[in-house]
Order: sequence, then C-alpha cells, then structure tokens
Amino acid sequence: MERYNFKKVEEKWQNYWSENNSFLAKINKKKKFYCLEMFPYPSGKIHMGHVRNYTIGDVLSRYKTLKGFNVMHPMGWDAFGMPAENAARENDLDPKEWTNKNIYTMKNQLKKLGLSIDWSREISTCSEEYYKHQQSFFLELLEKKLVYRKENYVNWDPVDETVLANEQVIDGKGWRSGAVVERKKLSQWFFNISKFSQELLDGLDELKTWPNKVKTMQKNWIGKSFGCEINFKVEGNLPVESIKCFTTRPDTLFGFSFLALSIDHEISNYYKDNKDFIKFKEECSKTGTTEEAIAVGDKIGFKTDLKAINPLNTSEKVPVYFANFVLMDYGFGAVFGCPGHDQRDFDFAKKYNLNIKTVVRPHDKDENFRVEEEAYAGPGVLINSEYLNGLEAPENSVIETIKILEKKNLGKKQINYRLKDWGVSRQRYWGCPIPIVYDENGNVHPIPKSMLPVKLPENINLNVKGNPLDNQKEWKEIEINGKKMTRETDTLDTFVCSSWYYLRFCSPKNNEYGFTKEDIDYWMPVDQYIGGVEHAILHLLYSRFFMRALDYKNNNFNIKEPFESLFTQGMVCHETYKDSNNNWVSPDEIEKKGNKFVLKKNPKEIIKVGPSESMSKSKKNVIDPEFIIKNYGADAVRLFILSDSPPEKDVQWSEQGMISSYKFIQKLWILHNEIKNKILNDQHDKNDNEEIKRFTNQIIEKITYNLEKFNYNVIVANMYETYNYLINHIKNIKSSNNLKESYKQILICFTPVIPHFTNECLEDLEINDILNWPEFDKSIVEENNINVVVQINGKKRSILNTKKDSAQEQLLELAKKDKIVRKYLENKNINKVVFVKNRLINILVNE
RNA sequence: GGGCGAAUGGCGGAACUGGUAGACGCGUUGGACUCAAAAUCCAAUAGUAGCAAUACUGUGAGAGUUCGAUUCUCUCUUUGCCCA
Repeated sequence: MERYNFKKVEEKWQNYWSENNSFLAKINKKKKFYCLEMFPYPSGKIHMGHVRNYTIGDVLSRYKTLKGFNVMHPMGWDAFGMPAENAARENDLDPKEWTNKNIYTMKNQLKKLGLSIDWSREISTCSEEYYKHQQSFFLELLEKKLVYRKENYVNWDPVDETVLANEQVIDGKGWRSGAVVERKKLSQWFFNISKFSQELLDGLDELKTWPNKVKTMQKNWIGKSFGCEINFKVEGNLPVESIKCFTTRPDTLFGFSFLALSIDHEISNYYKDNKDFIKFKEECSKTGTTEEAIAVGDKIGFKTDLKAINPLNTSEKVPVYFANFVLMDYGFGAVFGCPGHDQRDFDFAKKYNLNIKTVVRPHDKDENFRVEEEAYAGPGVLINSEYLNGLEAPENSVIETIKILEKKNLGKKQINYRLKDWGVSRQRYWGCPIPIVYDENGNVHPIPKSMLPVKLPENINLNVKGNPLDNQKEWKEIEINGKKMTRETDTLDTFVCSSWYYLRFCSPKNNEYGFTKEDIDYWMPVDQYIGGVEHAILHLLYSRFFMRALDYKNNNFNIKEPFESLFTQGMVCHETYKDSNNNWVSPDEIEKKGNKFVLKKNPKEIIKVGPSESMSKSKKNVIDPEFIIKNYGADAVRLFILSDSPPEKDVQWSEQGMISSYKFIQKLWILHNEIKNKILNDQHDKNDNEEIKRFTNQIIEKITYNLEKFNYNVIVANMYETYNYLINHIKNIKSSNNLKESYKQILICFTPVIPHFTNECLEDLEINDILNWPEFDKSIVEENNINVVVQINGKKRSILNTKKDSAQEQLLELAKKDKIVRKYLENKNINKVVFVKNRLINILVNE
C-alpha cells in the first residue's frame, strides 16, 4: 500500500473537474439550486476567512448536487475599491494591473481548495463588460427618478484635498495626512432607497430562513417611528413664522422648554455672517459627524433671537437654539426639547439653565414625582399637562395628543424612517464612472446609451491632490452632438457593484443587458447566500433595494427578494503574541519550550500570549492558507476549518487540530485499503452483513440531518464516528455485497467535505456510476435490541437492554428483576409508572 | 441607555419534540513498540468518596412548571454583537 499522496491526488481531481467542466451550470428541467458566497475583494492572497466561507458553500453545493439539484455555484471579484488605488499610489502601479494580478493569484489559490465552482461564470466588477451594465442601470434609475443629485456634507481632508470615508477619519483627523477633517458641502448623487423603506421593512417578514439577528439589525437600521409633525409658531426679529419639527413624543409637549435646530437648518442662513455663530459652528465640527460622537460628546448650543410658542399653551414661549446634537437628516433638522423625559435634552437644559418640567410619572410614583438627577424616559402616566393628565404614556398619550393636535390644526400624524437615501458618489479613481455629463450651465445630461461604457482612462497619474479623474482634462472634456460637455468625475460607491452581481452570475456573458429574463426566471433567487455578518446591514439592504429599483415600473422579476436564505458564518481567530517590547509577533516566529512560548531567533525572549482574536495583519496573528494547503492538503484544511466550531460561530485556529485532520485523512486511507482488500479478495459471505448496513443507515441519517441543519462541525464528528466504528469492526466484518454498498454510501456522505479523497477511493474501487446521495431506511436504522432507561422517582437507576417496541408490562417485569432496581423497590408501593416506548420507564414509589 | 444572542469537563464543542448530559476532536496521564526519541497503537480522562460494585454532586446563580429540565417560564449575574 502506498502512503496517501494528497498532492498527487488533489491535483489529479482538480484537473479532472476542470477538464470535464464538472461544475458547469446550465438551465435544464431539474430543480435548480443557486448557492452563492459573498465574492471576495482581490486584496492579494486569500485568507482563512475566505477558506471558511467558501468551504461552507462548497459543502452545500456538493451536497445539493448529489441530492439531484441543478446547482449553480459561481465566483467573481469585487474588484473596485480603495486598496487598489492606495497600493497603486504607493508603489507607482496601475490599479488595473495590480487588481488583475491579485485575481490571478487568488483564483489559483481557490482552485487548490477543490471548490466546485463554475469558473465559466467568473465576473470582475472592474471589467468594462461588467460596469457598462451598471452604468446603464444608473441611467435607467435616473429615468425612473430613483437617482437624484443634492448637496451633502462630506469629510474633507484639507491637506490631501480629498473626501474621506467615515472609517478614514480617526479622532477627527485624516488617517493619512493627520489634518483636522472639515465638513464640506458637495453636490452628490443619491439613490432614493428611502422610497422603499416600508417595502424593505415588510419584505423582511418573507425572509423566513434569514437569521433573526440580521433581520432585527435591518429593522433597526430602517428605523420606522411613529410620531407627529408639529409646526411651532415663532416670534423674534427674523422673517421666520414657524419651524417644523418631528417628534415621537408629542405627549410631553407640556414639558417643552426649548427648541433646538441643526446648524445646517435653513435658519442658519440668517447667521452666516455672525462671528459668534461661525465660531460655534467650528466648535461643533470638532465633535465629529457620527451619531455616536454626538451622543457621547458635550452638548453645546447657540441661542438665537427667536422664541417658540408652545402650541398647547400659547402663553408659553421658549428660547430657540442651534445645537450640535440635532442632525439635519433626521426629521426636519429641528427637535423640541423636553428635558424631563429625554436625557440629551436634560443635559442641554442643565447646561443652559433651562426649565425642567416633569410631565410623566412612573406608575409606582405619585403626582409629586419630580425629575431630578436624570431624565425619566420610561412608561408612566401624564401629569402637569392640563387636559392630558392621566393618560397612559407613551402608547395612549401619544395617540390622544396627536388627535388633539390634528383637530386644532397644529400638527399631523407622521411616520418617520431613519433610513436615509444612499449617497453613491465617491471622489476616487478606481470605481465605476458615473455616466453623466454637464453642459456649460451645469445642467445634467445622461450619456447616450450607445456611448456606454464610459471607460476609465488608463495610465494616469494618481499622485495628485484631489480626485484623480478631475485632473484628466482630455478625458473630462467631451463633445456630444456637437456640444461641449464636461464629464462627471465622481465614481460609484463599490456597494453599487455588489448590489447586483448575483444577477450577473445568471447571465455572465450577455452583452445587451446586465441579465436576461430567461436566466433570471430560472436561477433567481439565490437559494443560499453565505457570508460574514459584517455585511448584515448595508450590502444586504442595498441588494434588496437594487432588485426593487430595477423592477420598479417595468416588472423585470417575478420575485422581490434576491436572497431566499442567508447564512452568516463566524470569523477565524488565533491567539495573539507580543514580545517584551509589546510588539506583535507572528505565530511562525515563535516556538514552544516547556509551557512557554519563546522567540525562535532569540530563545531567551519569552512571548506573552494574548487573547484569541480574529486574524488580522496588524496583529500578526494570521495563518497563510496557501502554506497550510501545501503542507496538509485541501481536504485536510476543509476538514479542519469545519470541525472545531459551528459555522455560524467564531472558530479558533489550532495547529494541533490541523495536524490531527491531516492524520485523519491518512488513517482513512489505511482503512480504505483494508476494506478494499476485503471487498476484492475475500470470499463473499453468503449471509449479508446486516450490522454494517444498519450502522451505515444510522450514519447516513445523521449526516443528512446535520447537512440540512448547517451543523457542519457535527458532520466532521460523524465522520470520525464512522471511522472509529469501521476500524474497530473491520476484523469481524465479512466481505459481502452489503460491505461494498455500505462503504460506497459512506464515501458519498464524506464527499462534500473531502471530495478529492472520496473520488480517489471510489475510483480505486472501480465505482464509476453516477453518484446519488444515499437514502436511509428508517426501518433498519433502529436496532432490534435497544437500551431502555429505568428511573425510580425520576432518577436514572438502571438500563435494560431489551427488544425494540417492548410493552410497558414486559418492561416493568424486567425492571423488577433488575438487581439495582429491586433494591429501590423493596418495601415500597408503586404509585404510578411513566412509560415512553423505546426510551424509558419511570417508576414512582413512596419515599 | 435600548435591542438581540450566549453561558455545558483543562479546552473547542455534542445532546432530536422535555426522556441515558459530556458524542467527536484537542490536551493531559499511564502503558506497548524502541538502545533512545519521534511517529504509531492500546487504555484512562466531569468532580467527590471507595480496592470495587456503587453512591452523592454537577449544564452561570436562584426560584417555578413537570413523573422527569442543558432544553420551557420568571428574576439575577457575567459576557458578546448591533444600535444609540
């Protein structure tokens, strides 16, 4: 027997699959199964997270194929984005070259994992063939009025003269330049996703097989709130008559003590030359623009000359402030302050010595309850609110107050969503160009569809300040129908690319349009989508929006939701190491000495072991999959990455575990050869071996169940169980038709996880028929003799091995004869017997 | 502050619809093989008591429902994630 040579075997089968187009997906009469994993960003090399993600998807794809489904399992590249631009800038490269080189490398790495991918459908979002359709979608949405232009604030780095993404702003400073980030108004393109707020919310109910966690996150993100729009009359020396507010708590109007405006509210125009206001605005920009920064930071305000009138008590007039905690994009950029029952308002009122009135008392307090140290935001009963007194807050009181306000024409019921329109303009080079031109007067014109794609200019200098495309004079200036035009120089957010790639996989080569109706009708929706939970909100919401937007007004699709089922897998973690200078050290720089880790280069240096964290380059706790595959083989890596934790939870990388997976494959090979010898050389036993058949049926049942439930870690345990059974029984197992058939079924069950190995074994046994997932026979799963538990007063006392389906009386008689049970029954009366067939018998006696 | 989830041996984790808690793997310990080591194989491995049979305790803490609770209900603790 030869030692199992995974290198030879894995290469052989990978070539076989590739040469025979084994995973080519074509429309046919069979039931389809569209398995999709989130496509990778081509950053250079694959990492363990990819290995885990794609192994999970591959197990499912291979299982569904064996189950008889027509499986599509495609792969592509989310190829636009900043890392390419940054890498190109640093090393003076072309982003396209850099990206394509990475794609080439990573594709080869993925192939070495033995994934059942239909590579003929490969797409790359940075290719013209892909983004030209995206540009035509953009124009389509523009026609449908789902795309518009408006001014919006961005994080502006004054040194690099560039717009920064939120994550590039660290402590209010640019990540690269370190300059203090400014707020700058830019004209930008928006997708009208908020138009679909209610639909996107309702659609969540249809997604029965999505994790509830993700649905809740999306629900919170959409943030539907029920409340009231109130028009506050104002007095003062400005030509302003009223200010519109949105509030979810109109019932606390009698606790009104100030009105706060966003610094971007239109009233701020009256103060734009006021030095103090300018100073105040600067002060505000220091707190940062994120909602969290505002919540944590100091609440500051700027008092205007205006007074707002309480609509329910017109004799009450309160000051109007600009305040840093009011955001222009929520409600109308104006909130009414009720310090008694909102902590933010409370902090603000304390700071500016404003009136704090208690209008809600908790149920367990009386009318004399007063808010003192902190605001009371809980439920209760309205007090100090004249005719509103006694209403139950918030449910009843809100509805009743709105009714009153509506009757008096002071406000109206309104539903508000937190979800804001999606800003898609990015001031970057490496993205999809927006197919828009401007005439001399700055009017917007779509590029004629015949002129698509708008290609990115090549070989350009990226080491310039500001948006590189803005510097491309030749590219920027264009003549359309004899008129001089200027191109839009912003590119699209890369989330746009990933919002429809699942559609493109259905028709990857179609030239006229992004997809064909025929392909979509057959393949969509994605039956199983698999990826990281970090995309739970934006990517998934944008994709759900995009399908609706494409469908809007022209009914492209029979379905609304792109992803029928969603599975979010956990991260791959590894211990972290630091040397005596607190520098991160990578796992391959250290070795174990006794129970301590030391530096290989300098064994005197003892390494501090930190907590296990998700693998990241900055913490140097990464393990390179390429190295691991080379050393242990793809099957062993697949086996290990699935074995230690349920796929939805984080998994700890362990060198020991990896080695044991590798050894397991070797042991399986030895077992295979023993079984093969039995099958080929032994005299066949006339009496078929029922025991092996029974065991095989049991394991098929288990593995099938665990595959359906995504318990992939348990499948690995089932595989070990199978091995343990076979290796312990092989000596006693006589060769028979049952042995060969059972072993074949076992190999098929192992195929989703270790496909190279099982294909090799099947070929070795000259089994060449088309493989189907084995059905198990429930009638032979259960053994003839089973264990029944005997309990006395609910406590387990003994186990009886008896015939299946024994009746209660029989069991009771048997139990009474049992040595241990007899002891407990001595001198006791049996009051009651609880009997569960084939499970247990519980005898209740007097204590 | 709000929402959602989690808590089981030394570790990662199993346990169907409420019915034998700890499958499977790692680690550890003992043994075999070897001049020796590695590898491999065999055995043990929740805790306490006991030579053993066995008994008692045990699924974060406390209560409840039940013949019976890791599983269902309530309260609490710790922790993770998301939102603020």
